[in-house]
Amino acid sequence: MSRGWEAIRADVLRRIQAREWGPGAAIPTEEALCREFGCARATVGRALRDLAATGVLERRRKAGTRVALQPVRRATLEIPVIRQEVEGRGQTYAYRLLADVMEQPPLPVLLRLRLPAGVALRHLTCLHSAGGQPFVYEDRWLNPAVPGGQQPDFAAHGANEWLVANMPYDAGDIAFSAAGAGADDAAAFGIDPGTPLFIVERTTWTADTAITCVRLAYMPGYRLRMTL
Amino acid sequence: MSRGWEAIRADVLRRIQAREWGPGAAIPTEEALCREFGCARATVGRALRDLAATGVLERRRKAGTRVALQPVRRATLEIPVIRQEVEGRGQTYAYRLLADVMEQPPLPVLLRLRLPAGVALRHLTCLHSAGGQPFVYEDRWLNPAVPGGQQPDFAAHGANEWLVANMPYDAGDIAFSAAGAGADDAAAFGIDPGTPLFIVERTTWTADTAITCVRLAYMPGYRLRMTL
DNA sequence: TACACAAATATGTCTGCACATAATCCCGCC
DNA sequence: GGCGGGATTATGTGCAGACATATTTGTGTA
Repeated sequence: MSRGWEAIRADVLRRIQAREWGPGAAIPTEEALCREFGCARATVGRALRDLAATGVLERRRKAGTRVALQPVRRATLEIPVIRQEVEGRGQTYAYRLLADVMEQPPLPVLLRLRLPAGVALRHLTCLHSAGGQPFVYEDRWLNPAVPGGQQPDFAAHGANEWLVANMPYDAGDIAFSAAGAGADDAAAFGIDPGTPLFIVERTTWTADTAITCVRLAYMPGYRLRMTL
Repeated sequence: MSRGWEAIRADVLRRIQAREWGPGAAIPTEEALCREFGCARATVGRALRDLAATGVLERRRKAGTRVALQPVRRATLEIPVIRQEVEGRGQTYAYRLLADVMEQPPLPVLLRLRLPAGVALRHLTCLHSAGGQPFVYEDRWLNPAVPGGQQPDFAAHGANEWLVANMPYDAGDIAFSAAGAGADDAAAFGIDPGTPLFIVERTTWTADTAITCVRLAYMPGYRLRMTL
């Protein structure tokens, strides 16, 4: 065994996987473990905290540390910027703005952004392509009332890239789903309406102000991969 | 400001969002910051380490700490056990085993599990339902050569629940996609073939041994939500 | 000029100690 | 027996100092 808190983490994980400490069972206290490993309590604590963060252990004050009854599989998804995703595949990226108008959004968008009825938002649609083929069709509603004032035109660069570079980010949510291609999607990709598409919907907030609400339709057959 | 390393993390994050420290810029050293905050270096380090873990900062020895040029949005997905997902919605969960046979898997499954041609795997199909309605159609290939010997029958409980409770877990990957319902899917859900479905595919390994490869087809309209 | 090596430096980790905090446990009381 | 409240206890956080490690940077040499 090498050394350090990572070694302790590895050893604890090994014992859990070997069922030495079964699911739901309490493991020794930090004090007992640091006596066993011959290190400071902080070092054991670091290892156990890390295992708790990945869902392997559950810790509670006074109650002690126990093996998670139901090892939650947590996966971290790195949400890609489309340009980088395309270029990471070795394909050439291209971006084309299809429309940029002010209009009243449909009700679902208003609800998601928690805005009153009647307001007009900036409505952008654009197409990201990879190696000449349509890759993602983007349909975005942008709140013009966001701080920072001046909003650029997005003819050259994608709105997302402008946002990540210029807007402080607070919170948001993402949803994945499948949907049949609508008329717009079908036109953008040159496919039949109803073709199953992978859909990503994102809403972004900064301090109670809705920034943007975007729907990304990926090309047919797209797979989003994550590693555990 | 309250106190503790979380307060420091919040303050650093605030300055980044306020563009006090712009993207790509180096921020003061731990030493400088702990002088400013009037705390120990370990405390500042904890805050900065956490921000680095979430992708806001990038840290390198000697080079120092700088604001991530491209703030990677990392989202953590807690992969739900289907039973819990259903019960969490307040619906009654039901599980039904549709088939359980040994057979040779199709080539894509063999490739994903890195198994030689000709081997037979246990092939399970089952249906999870929520509130009496079909919820997920599961198509699973299970390696019978996994250690632990005896494999139970899955008539009563889902294979996934048996696995998480009995198999040590090492690594795996997940992919999300959209696909039109095949004949099996259509029959399971009582829908037309070709209806867009949200598909999750998972492969699980333990120490170079493939355990299982599963395809989950979710009911039409299903949305997988994550929080950033 | 180009390259190898050494000094400088910021982060990474560990120790040992202290106190804070939240549960649980247990004892006494009704 | 049931219940409330304080003692107990394991984890959470903090501090000051030390050494380890990875890079960078500057220097000297071929």
